[in-house]
Amino acid sequence: MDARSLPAITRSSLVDATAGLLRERILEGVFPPGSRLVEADIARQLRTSRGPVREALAMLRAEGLAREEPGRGSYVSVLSRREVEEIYEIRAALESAAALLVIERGNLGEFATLDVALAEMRRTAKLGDRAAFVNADLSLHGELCRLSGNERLYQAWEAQVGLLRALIRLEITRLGATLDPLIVQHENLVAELRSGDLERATRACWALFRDTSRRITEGRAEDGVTGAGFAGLMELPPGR
Amino acid sequence: MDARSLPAITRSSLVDATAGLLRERILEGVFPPGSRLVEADIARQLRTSRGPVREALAMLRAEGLAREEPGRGSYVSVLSRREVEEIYEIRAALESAAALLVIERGNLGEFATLDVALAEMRRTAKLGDRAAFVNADLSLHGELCRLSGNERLYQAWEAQVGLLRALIRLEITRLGATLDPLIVQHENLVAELRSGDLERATRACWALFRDTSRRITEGRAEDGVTGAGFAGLMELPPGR
DNA sequence: AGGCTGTCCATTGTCGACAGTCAACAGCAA
DNA sequence: TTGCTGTTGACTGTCGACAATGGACAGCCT
Repeated sequence: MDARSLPAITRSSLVDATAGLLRERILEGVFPPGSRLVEADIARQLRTSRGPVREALAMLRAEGLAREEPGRGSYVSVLSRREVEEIYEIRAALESAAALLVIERGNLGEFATLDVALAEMRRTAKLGDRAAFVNADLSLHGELCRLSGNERLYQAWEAQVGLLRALIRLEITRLGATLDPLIVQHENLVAELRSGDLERATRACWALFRDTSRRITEGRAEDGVTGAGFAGLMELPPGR
Repeated sequence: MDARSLPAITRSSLVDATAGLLRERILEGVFPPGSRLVEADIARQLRTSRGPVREALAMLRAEGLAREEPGRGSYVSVLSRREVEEIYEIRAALESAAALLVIERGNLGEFATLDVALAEMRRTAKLGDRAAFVNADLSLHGELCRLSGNERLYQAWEAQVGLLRALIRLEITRLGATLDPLIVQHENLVAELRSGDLERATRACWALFRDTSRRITEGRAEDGVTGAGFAGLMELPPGR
């Protein structure tokens, strides 16, 4: 057989497929925040057994998209303001560390790959393609983490993508008509990273995430005290 | 029944118990790095079925204590130098963020709780009780993360405790007779945190973790290239 | 009525069995 | 001998069934 043939097909296990599907459904709003994820129901619908579903749910819980009430089962996460803040603080921790690692390495030219994502953000914003915009936003941050050269750091970031996708959508919804503030903010971040000044880069990271989390959590009456919190995931009519 | 009675017994599920046991065994060296963790064997020994064992193994993998070769099964992690570096970079990211959060809040007095751990480190070092010393070390860092006020950050740190415990032991082994360098290092860290200067605190964090990871990875010929890497976990004769 | 206890139902926790895979080995052809 | 192909075990992947649990509700006692 030819040396450079067939692109290594990976037999996606049932659990991966299940996790992917559930993730999708949750982000689509088919499973609204707070709704229960009953193992047997899901298994029946997917025509699998509960085993793979169980493991898939464990994955979603690890990602923060679902929660578990021990003995009661899993349900779609409902995030409180505080939790959203916490998530963004962790992002700030990871991404500012990534910035530090790149800057410390001394090759600021590497940040050039971030421009690609920036351009994509501008392009999709102009087109009004919000789904693509979310992807561009995510890819900018993902790229930064990848640039860190720390595989584990990148994986830690990647594990949050599902949650982040939902949160960015929410942020966009809050923003309303124009996405410009987001673009400006990211342009500024990249510029600060390029300065090569550690302190400025760190500050820029934290500032961006502080702003973002504020934007998302602002203007919702519900709070953690009520136990209800607010939906960290898009609210759509429960389909199916 | 009296209001303040019975201390809320939690029915530790089989999977938690299994995970705990395996974690212990791995750290004890009963399962040496690289050894396979066969579901059926473990289930038979624990007199449970493979289901809970499977989930326990998933937990260990999430913690970094075990790895999976899809379709082949799980085995005890063997860390390469680079991976140890990566782990410590992530610790630096998390803990310097924790420091930032505390300092930003402005109440430097909170760092006082770290003194307790420091004192414990000194005490146990003098006694030569290395197991207790490891715990004191861990509790200092755990306390810092807890002080951050970010529950998720603390959880992220906690998830690494198993791995860290193994790495600290390894570090101590490398150090040899005296633990003084470690104590001095931590005293210095706490002092820098207390300065309330963000940049100094950050630098101190990164410096400590850089030193630590260097100390651990130094002086081992094996490298990632060989695929073998070196044992991130204590190597003891397979007991039982 | 108010509170406690027993029962029922929906779901999760756990189990044992079978099917599917992978690596290693043996056997055959060149 | 060298390289390819079929076979064999040892495990993991998946399944369907049963046991255990927690919550809700009905009924009883006070």
